[in-house]
Amino acid sequence: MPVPPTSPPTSPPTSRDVARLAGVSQTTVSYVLTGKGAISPATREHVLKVAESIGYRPNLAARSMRTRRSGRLAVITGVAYENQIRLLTGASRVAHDAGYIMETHSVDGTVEDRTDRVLELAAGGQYEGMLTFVPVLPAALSDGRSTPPVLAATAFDEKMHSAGELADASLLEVFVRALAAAGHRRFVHVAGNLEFTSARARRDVYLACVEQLGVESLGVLGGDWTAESGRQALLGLPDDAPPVAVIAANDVLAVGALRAAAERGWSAPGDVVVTGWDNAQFGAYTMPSLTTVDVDFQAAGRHAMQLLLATLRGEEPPRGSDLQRIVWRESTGAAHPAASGTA
Amino acid sequence: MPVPPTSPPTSPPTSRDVARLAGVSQTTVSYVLTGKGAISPATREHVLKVAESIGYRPNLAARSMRTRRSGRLAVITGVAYENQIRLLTGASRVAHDAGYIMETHSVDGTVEDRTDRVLELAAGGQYEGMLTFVPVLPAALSDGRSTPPVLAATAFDEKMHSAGELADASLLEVFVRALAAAGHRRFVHVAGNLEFTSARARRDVYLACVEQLGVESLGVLGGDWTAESGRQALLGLPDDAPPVAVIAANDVLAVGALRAAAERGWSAPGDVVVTGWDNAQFGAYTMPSLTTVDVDFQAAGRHAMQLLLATLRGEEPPRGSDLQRIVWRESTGAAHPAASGTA
DNA sequence: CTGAAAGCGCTTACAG
DNA sequence: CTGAAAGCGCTTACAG
Repeated sequence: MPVPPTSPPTSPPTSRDVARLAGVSQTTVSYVLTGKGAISPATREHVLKVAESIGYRPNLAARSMRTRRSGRLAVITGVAYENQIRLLTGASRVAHDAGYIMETHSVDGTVEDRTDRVLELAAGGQYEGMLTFVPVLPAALSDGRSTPPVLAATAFDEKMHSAGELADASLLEVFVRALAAAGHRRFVHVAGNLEFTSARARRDVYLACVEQLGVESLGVLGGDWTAESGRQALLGLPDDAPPVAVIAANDVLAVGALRAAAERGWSAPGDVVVTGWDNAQFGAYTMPSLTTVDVDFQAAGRHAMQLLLATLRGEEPPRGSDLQRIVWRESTGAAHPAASGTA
Repeated sequence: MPVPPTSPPTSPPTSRDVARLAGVSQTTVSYVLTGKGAISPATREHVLKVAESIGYRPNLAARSMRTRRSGRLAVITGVAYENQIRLLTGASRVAHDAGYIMETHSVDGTVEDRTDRVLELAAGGQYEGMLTFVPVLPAALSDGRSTPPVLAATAFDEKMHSAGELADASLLEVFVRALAAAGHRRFVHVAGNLEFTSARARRDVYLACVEQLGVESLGVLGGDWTAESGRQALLGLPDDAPPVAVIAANDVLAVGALRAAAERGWSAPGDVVVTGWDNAQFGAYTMPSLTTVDVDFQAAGRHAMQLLLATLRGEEPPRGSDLQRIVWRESTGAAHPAASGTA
């Protein structure tokens, strides 16, 4: 096995080392590695073998400088949102498979703060594209002209109305209808942070649905994603509110609502029925367990990244698949079309 | 204001552009920007002003190629662990403040799979250092010789025994002692995934503590971080187990245990008392609410990154501060030294 | 099918 | 205190 008769193996091998050892030019090595030039199969195989044997890996910085492409994508996330780790995982897989490096930036503060930060990162010129999972102002969403394209994964529905996406709230209508069919005549919505498209969509479906069915609504309460917000919403209801159906924007709000019901001596299900969203793990184990919507966050993350990639390549955006599915549990009592188990 | 009389402003300005406009050499620009050479205040200020005015930003790829430093750090995380978003946020802040770019890689599979992946990333030569929040085999933890240093944030305690770290389980002793003092004579531990140092540490403290106090132990059950595992643990207990104190390795396990108790008709607190860990948001809202340990994950993430940075710089590792604090709630009944509120 | 040469944008001895 | 020059490791017209 030919070993480089050079100086100490201190720095990693370069394409020049490969060329010298393989007895070809650096150009040929480059063509083999990038798969660009027309290289004879024999030469090609030989170069590959030599490269492999000395553990050659292209210097990405050098490549990036020549090609003027960073090969890097930024993903914006925030500290407060628990499900994002799964979104990130999905996005990361897709990005890496496409040959990109994905970096994550956590931003917080007001929506203006976050928008500024995103704008700043976009202007930095280090990224070929950006994806944000936290709400930002439309100003941050470039159309891909001068700055790199910035996509907001929380606003997909506004652009493409595709079913099955993260912010698709249509299953909430199934909740309200099933509950109404089971005899419920009074509803209340505990909303999430309305900066989120998903929170607005759930509220809107709720509002449209109670109106259409002609049932009573005690209003839209809540307004952030905390359990305490869900608790306060129920604590603020009049004493004669029950029987009431609580449509919460997610499971964390729902568990807060459940707690408040117990504190007020209201039974659940019975005086109060509750629905959540997200299928958080604990929801299957509360008393009563929570009826909810299972969301495939990892698939959502993958799809969001596929959308960004399609934008970069000027391709048609791929359609998303169904990411949501209702999980009926104890918190809605007998009110469900097709029963399914608890845990 | 002097505007470059050059060709269309297509590509971003380079240090050469700055030099030309400022009437100095590229060397001077570089010295000003890196703060290295001895440059007169006047020149310095002028260069800075020109650079600012044309929105100059150093090309990181070019800089990286010259300095042979990537300025990049990798952080390894996994899909299954919810608290990691806060760890990542803390780590990310510190890394950016230190001028590094932090990239996150999500790995999963067996511990061997994860170790392989970490090794592979380390060998890639793109990172100056790595930090992992998921367990890997010791083989992956380089000592910083040939490959970049790889630190495992899940194993801190094994190396430095510093109080207040993530895997510090000493507060578990407070739980057991307080419960024993309140009259409890029978305990059981629901362990987490024992690949995690934190899970092992909690189990070890539990074992040492029941032995020392001479109270009965129904054993160490569980073995992963899922609520179902907590539920099964309690479902497997003999009918005459109560009264029993359940020491769960985290809140998710604890909520599963609580659910199982209810399914068996055991009251909580009463027949069963339960402690958790992590202070997950839902824990304050379950019925009964969960006594737990609040962990400052963001501070833990910051500290983990500070440790990596200290290693890179050859400095003394900073000591961690106290990250943990017991939160007494309803699930332990009256058994606590100093009472505190529920929600 | 292959190679010599230029250049991406920076930093850093070295000389003055 | 400042500048001319070399070179980091690649890719890519261009010529053969």
